[in-house]
Amino acid sequence: MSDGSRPQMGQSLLFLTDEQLRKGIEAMFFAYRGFTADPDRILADKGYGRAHHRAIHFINRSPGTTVNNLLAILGVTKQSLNRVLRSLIEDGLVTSTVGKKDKRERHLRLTAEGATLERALSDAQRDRMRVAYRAAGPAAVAGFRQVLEAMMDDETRHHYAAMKDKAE
Amino acid sequence: MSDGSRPQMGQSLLFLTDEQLRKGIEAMFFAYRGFTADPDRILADKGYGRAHHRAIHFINRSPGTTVNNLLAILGVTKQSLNRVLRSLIEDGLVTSTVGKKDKRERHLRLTAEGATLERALSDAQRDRMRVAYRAAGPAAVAGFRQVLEAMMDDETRHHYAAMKDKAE
DNA sequence: CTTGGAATGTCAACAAAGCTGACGTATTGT
DNA sequence: ACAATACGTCAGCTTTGTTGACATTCCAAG
Repeated sequence: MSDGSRPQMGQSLLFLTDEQLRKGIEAMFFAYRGFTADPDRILADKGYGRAHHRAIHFINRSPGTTVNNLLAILGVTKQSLNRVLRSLIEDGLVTSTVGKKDKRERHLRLTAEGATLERALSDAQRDRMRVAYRAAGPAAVAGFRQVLEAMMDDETRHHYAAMKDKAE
Repeated sequence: MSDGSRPQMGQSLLFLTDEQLRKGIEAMFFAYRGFTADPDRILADKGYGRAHHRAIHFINRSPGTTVNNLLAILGVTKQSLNRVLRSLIEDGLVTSTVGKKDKRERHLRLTAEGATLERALSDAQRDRMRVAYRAAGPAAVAGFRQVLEAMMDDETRHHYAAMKDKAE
């Protein structure tokens, strides 16, 4: 159903052929595999998986975040997150402290050991990202981020934007 | 709206801060979720998963491909792929024919019904991609593809490039 | 012609990580 | 007092990945 894009913009809409889109799809699939490959190797050694990585990443990103908040960001069920969180807490990588204002909440933070693992994981992942960024150049990076952002669900984009603000 | 972040430096490396890289990482994570969301919904109705989608996609892309070739592209074990393939064959979405030249090989093709599902899946996925592309613009798309390609493993990139040639 | 190895398939067992549903407990807000 | 919220947990199921073992079929080299 790619409309017969009016070639009024020279090359701007013409390029949206099914083939071009298919290649974008494949690029996402293949790139995501590379994207996760390095952390996966580190995690496998420690008996963890990608789910642990994600939890660690976002706890590091928002220290003191609550379980509910993490749930919303990760988009999984509490049972699934709980399994991961429990092992991280048992292993001493994450602390869970009762909320001071609202005692129902648990605030999550990385321990020193947890921060060390986080560092190892994000170093590996950033290294690959850095190589890719350098190979592609600043303009490409801006485009990369724009397209990815446009690809997110609306709700997800809010989480992304919120995190952006905090850090930028 | 992702513009406060546009690297406005003349040339360079200044923008490769940990924060910039972290945001790239998060963008990949969040975008990939959006990327798979639409097909996932269609697949769930039919009792299939992402693995089925990937098999269908690449069989459609390279009709007559062998199991071994598919294995290399998908990067999984034959046991894992076989399980998926078996159900697709049983359900009449894929045919497996003995190789004419090398009878050990099985050549995989979509049936009419398989092609119909492929169409539904890729329509959904392309629609989202198209919206994202249009929102971001042609220059951004070029950058997007460049960065993704640079992020792949070398071996993976060969598969990607091979597919590119075939279609471009 | 025999035989080794490659390609494929199958069986079994297991793990990671998602899901639903149900239930319990503590805490908070109305 | 009561309902809603936040969290944890038990139980069971699914998808998709993994190893390892083993059979079959077939090509090709000796």
